[in-house]
Amino acid sequence: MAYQTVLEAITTNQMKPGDRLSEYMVADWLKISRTPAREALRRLESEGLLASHPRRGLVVATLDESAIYELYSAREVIESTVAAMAARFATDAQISSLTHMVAIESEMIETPDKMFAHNRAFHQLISEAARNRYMVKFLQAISDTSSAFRQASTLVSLQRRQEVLVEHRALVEAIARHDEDAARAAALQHVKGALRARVAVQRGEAAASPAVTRLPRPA
Amino acid sequence: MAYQTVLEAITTNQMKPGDRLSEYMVADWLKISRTPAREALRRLESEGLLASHPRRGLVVATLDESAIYELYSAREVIESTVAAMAARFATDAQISSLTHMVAIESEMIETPDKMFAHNRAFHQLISEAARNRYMVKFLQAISDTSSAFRQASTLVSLQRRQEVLVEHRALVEAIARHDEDAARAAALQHVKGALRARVAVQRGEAAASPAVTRLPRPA
DNA sequence: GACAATAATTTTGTGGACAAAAAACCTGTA
DNA sequence: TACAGGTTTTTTGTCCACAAAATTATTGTC
Repeated sequence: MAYQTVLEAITTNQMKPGDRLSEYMVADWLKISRTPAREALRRLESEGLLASHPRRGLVVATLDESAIYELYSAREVIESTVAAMAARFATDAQISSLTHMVAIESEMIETPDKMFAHNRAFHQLISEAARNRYMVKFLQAISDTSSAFRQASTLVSLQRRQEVLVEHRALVEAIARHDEDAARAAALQHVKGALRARVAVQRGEAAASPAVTRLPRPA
Repeated sequence: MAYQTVLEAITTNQMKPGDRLSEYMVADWLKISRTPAREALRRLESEGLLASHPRRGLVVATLDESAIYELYSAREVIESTVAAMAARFATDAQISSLTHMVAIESEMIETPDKMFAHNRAFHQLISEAARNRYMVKFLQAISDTSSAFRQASTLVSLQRRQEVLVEHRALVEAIARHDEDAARAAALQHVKGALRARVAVQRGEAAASPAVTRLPRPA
């Protein structure tokens, strides 16, 4: 589908933040007509990956420093609340699934791809256990925008993968005990760890690439 | 715009939960072509007012008991966090605007329409003060679905309007003092009050209308 | 050379046609 | 009557064409 393709183009940085996108151009590029292209753009926009910049049309959204801060603040709140809800409502079956998942997670420490998929499934399961479709939807929105901007996520580093393992274990243990506060705290740690890792990745990239890629645009 | 019209049809209960909607039907009804009708439906769907029910197409979403519970649980978390953030970041200008707003609010106690508009502006201002676009977006989503299902909102009752006045005052005072915890608590009270009022309205309606409007549909 | 008005081009909104998929319906058989 | 098969109708996805709006370029004037 068109949506997938454009999304991938953005996440893999083929399109840089600030680049303009018209229905026409997308349609032309994907060899489809404007109608599906239009829908894809609309959807990307509503998901926050594209921004309707006044007087410039649709552009690939930027995650500036304050946006990153806001994003992670929100994620702390949402994710820790979801964790607490999961601790409250998780069924025995869900708990044993989670326990199993963390148990086998250490086997994937060397294969980032598997770990990435596993990670998704893990958080998916916690979301289900939380039994609140709205909170889950918001969490989804956050992790979408979050991961959309750095394809490789933060799991590229071995050190980070090891940390994640520990954090996941703590979270599952809290949920298994139905300890809401502990679950909330564990999730908070997890998010803070993710932020630290992201900042580190960002720093690395900033060092590897030229300081300023484009001039500031006049008002 | 088509979106507005269809939305209104839903909120005013011209379309009852479970009713099917096809692009064709909407286009025909609004005397437009399918293209804009389609977009309106898509948007309503992404906002949760329409649900893509498997094997039945798009239907007007239902807010069953558990959904209401989940909605208000989420709203407690989001709204109280936003309030705390507002307490943290509000500028002096914003605080004086808020103070002014609660000051004149009592004058509208007799005119639900004005109060409704005022209420929107009030929460809008708090959202701005919170300085977190993601949390604000979520809060927006929640209050959209929340108000979409009961047009008159809960402000129809004079008693509720009086309560709201008190709650707003407490909230603004907390924000003015930059007291995050107090703001959080005040917002929590506000949401709980809203829930109580809604349940009361719902009860009243349930009593006034037949118990079962349609037979349960077989699996 | 700067600015304003106008012209050209791009971009988006909308309409209507066609095709493919899905759902509902009908009909014949056991 | 219950069910399988196929047919009709509905529904959605896609394309293309045209019109309106907006943006950019151009030209003339000061």
